[in-house]
Amino acid sequence: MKDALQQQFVVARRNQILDAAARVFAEKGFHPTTIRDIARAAGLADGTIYNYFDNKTALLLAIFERMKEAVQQDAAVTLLTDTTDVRGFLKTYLRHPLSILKQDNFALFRIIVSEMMVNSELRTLYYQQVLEPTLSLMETRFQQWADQRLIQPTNIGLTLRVLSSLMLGLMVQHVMGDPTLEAQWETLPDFITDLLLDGVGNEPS
Amino acid sequence: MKDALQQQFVVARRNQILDAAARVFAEKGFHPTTIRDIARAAGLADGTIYNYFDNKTALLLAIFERMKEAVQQDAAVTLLTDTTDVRGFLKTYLRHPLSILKQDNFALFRIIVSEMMVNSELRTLYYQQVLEPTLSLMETRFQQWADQRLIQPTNIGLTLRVLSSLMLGLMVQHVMGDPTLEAQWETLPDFITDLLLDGVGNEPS
Amino acid sequence: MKDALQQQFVVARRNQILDAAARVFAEKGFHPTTIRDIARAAGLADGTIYNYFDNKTALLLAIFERMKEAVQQDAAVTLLTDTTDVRGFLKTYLRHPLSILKQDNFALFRIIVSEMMVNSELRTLYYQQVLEPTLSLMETRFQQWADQRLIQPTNIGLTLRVLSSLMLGLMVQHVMGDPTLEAQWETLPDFITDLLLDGVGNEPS
Amino acid sequence: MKDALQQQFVVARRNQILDAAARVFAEKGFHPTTIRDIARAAGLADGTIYNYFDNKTALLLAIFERMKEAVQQDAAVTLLTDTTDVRGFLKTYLRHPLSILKQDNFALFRIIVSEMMVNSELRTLYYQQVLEPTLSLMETRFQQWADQRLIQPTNIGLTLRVLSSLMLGLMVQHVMGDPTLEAQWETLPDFITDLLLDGVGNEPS
DNA sequence: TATGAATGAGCATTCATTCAT
DNA sequence: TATGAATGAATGCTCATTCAT
Repeated sequence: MKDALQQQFVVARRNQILDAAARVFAEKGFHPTTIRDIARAAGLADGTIYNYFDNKTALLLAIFERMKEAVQQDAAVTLLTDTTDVRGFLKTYLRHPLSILKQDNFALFRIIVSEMMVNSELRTLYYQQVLEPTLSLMETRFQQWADQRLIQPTNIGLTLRVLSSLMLGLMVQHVMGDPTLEAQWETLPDFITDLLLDGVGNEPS
Repeated sequence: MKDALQQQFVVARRNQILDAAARVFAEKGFHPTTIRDIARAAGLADGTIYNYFDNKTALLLAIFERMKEAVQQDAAVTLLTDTTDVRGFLKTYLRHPLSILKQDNFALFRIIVSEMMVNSELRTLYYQQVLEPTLSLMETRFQQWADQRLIQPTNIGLTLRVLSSLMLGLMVQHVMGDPTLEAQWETLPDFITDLLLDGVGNEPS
Repeated sequence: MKDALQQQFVVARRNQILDAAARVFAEKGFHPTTIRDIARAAGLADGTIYNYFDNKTALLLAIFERMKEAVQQDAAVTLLTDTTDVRGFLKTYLRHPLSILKQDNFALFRIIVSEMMVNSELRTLYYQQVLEPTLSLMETRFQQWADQRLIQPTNIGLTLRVLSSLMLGLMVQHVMGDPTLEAQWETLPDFITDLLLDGVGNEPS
Repeated sequence: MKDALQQQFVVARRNQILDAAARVFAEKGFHPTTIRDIARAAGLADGTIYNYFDNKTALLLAIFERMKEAVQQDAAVTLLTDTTDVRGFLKTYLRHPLSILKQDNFALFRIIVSEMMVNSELRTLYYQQVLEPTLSLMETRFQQWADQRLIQPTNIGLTLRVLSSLMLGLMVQHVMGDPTLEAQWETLPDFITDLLLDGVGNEPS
């Protein structure tokens, strides 16, 4: 009983702290942000942070975790979709990763990528919990499509790496401030899907 | 006379320092690296670094500049190539950006991307001196191809953003340790070219 | 309740630090003194100093402030004195500024004057909080005396500047090591008063 | 021969350096000024300074020396004056010390006083080479006046300390920015003289 | 559990001075 | 004698983390 309430409270406090941390990280960046900044933003004392998180880095990892879960829950729905409409599926599915950059996440994403490049723990987290599961799931699906001759069966593994890299690259380039991407961000899922399926080359008739 | 020699000497010393800095940055990361680390690695005194560079960040910017110049000189040759062979051109051209990750640059690239996400000066440098010129050059070429009906004329601007994002994304995902990318890195220029031109969809006959 | 205790504690700690700082400043001078010196002298860690003062200069300002308050409280009593006895009043009143150089303040006064010459914040503090109020108070009194024909009414403003400059100059010259001043320091209030009122010229009878 | 020319050259170079140093000290203060600042201002290399002066402090001492000589040469003329006109002599003589604050010396004086408070070498220089000789000279003269009943013979030593302290104090208070002193600076020699000789007290008739 | 004072290691940067040329 | 590159000691200040209350 009491434990359950306790649990609830701990989760709430953790979220309170993470919300504050995400806000401040987004505003000032990871390294320039001090624990005190976060504590103040959360309305807590410095030391309290350490009752819930081991250190500053753990905060970033936890933020990443929350973000990941949100996106995955989002995508889970799409994955139940009808599987014969390749084009339709992709157009829907590709929306999810790109949606990360909506809201306030823009600045936060920068911080996370920045640290990911440099922090192996975060990198592994991304690789093992985001990229690999996604690739694995998609590989199955692409394989099915290939078996059904809905797509060409050439090197599906590499195709998926290209696709995932593309999504990551788009987000990175977007946060770098590319105005063209910014302007046409919403059209990208459709655009990429068509590009991926049809290419831009003109076949000799 | 004397000035020319001086100039030579200054350039040499700068390079000596940048080599050391690149080595240490690659090994320890940007923030964890101290000026003392770099000075030691260069066989110089701390203060000497500041006779050649304004501050720690200036070192990273200069390293980036050197890298950029190397790649651009590399690519310049390709750009003179025959322009009617779309597929051939792309297969050759796409090798250049990917070649950054050869040698020791692997770790260094991580550091630079990490800082680029967070340092607006570096970001602007990349955007204005690397991305924009490249996109602009390519846009002209793609437009010519479109006029010649060698490729489809649909939204060339966005197509190029997708292509450049893809290259960036591949590099980022590679340095994250993806073994599939690592293994097939050399085949990527061809693979991407074919993918871009032909797509993977199976056209109904 | 708790707040009041806290307040008390903070004041005590601040004084502990200021005492240490005053001691070390007096011994080594302002610039040669390091924060570490002060921390050691106070039995605290370096960082703790910064929990109570913004920077090294703030320490000096606070020391000055304490000194100022001590002297002003001292002088306040005298100012209530009977106002018709010009000679008596001056003889008493002039004791206060000179008393600064008693105790350990000797070396400290040097440090403060030194910085005051060079630090506009400290200079303004002295000018606005010490000199101006004093001059203003005295001007009223001198004016009353002049109205009562107790003193000659010629250029009271300048007379007071001369008097205040004299007090300052005496202290400066004293800390420079003049043995005559040192020996007759205690007689100065009387001596100056008589000099100011009577002059040293021999009137032709 | 050659030696004489050499000597000339050395003196010229030293003055060139001291001029530059005085200018920069006055502008930035003693501690904030770097040897490089001075070298640049003198149009020389850093190292060259050290061929003519031992260190930064030596520059300030030399500047002080030059200043002292200028004032003393100035005053020497007055000291030859007729000695029976007490009032006239003082009015003329007191002009000299106050004249130090004319020209650019204003800021430089601050720097020198500041260092004098803190540097015993400079302090001794002032005391032994400026104050003591002056006091000694004046003591003789005052004694003569006292013998001639031109002034009252009471404690001439202390009277002179008061007078010299007053001059010093006036200069210090002036550089602190007192506007009244600034405005009436030129009238001070006369004012002080009359004050010293006559006092401000009203004798009962 | 919350607090926030205390800690002290850590670091970029400056600058007086030296010395080989 | 002039140069100015090299030196490296020196220091104010920050901030993640601890821990007594």
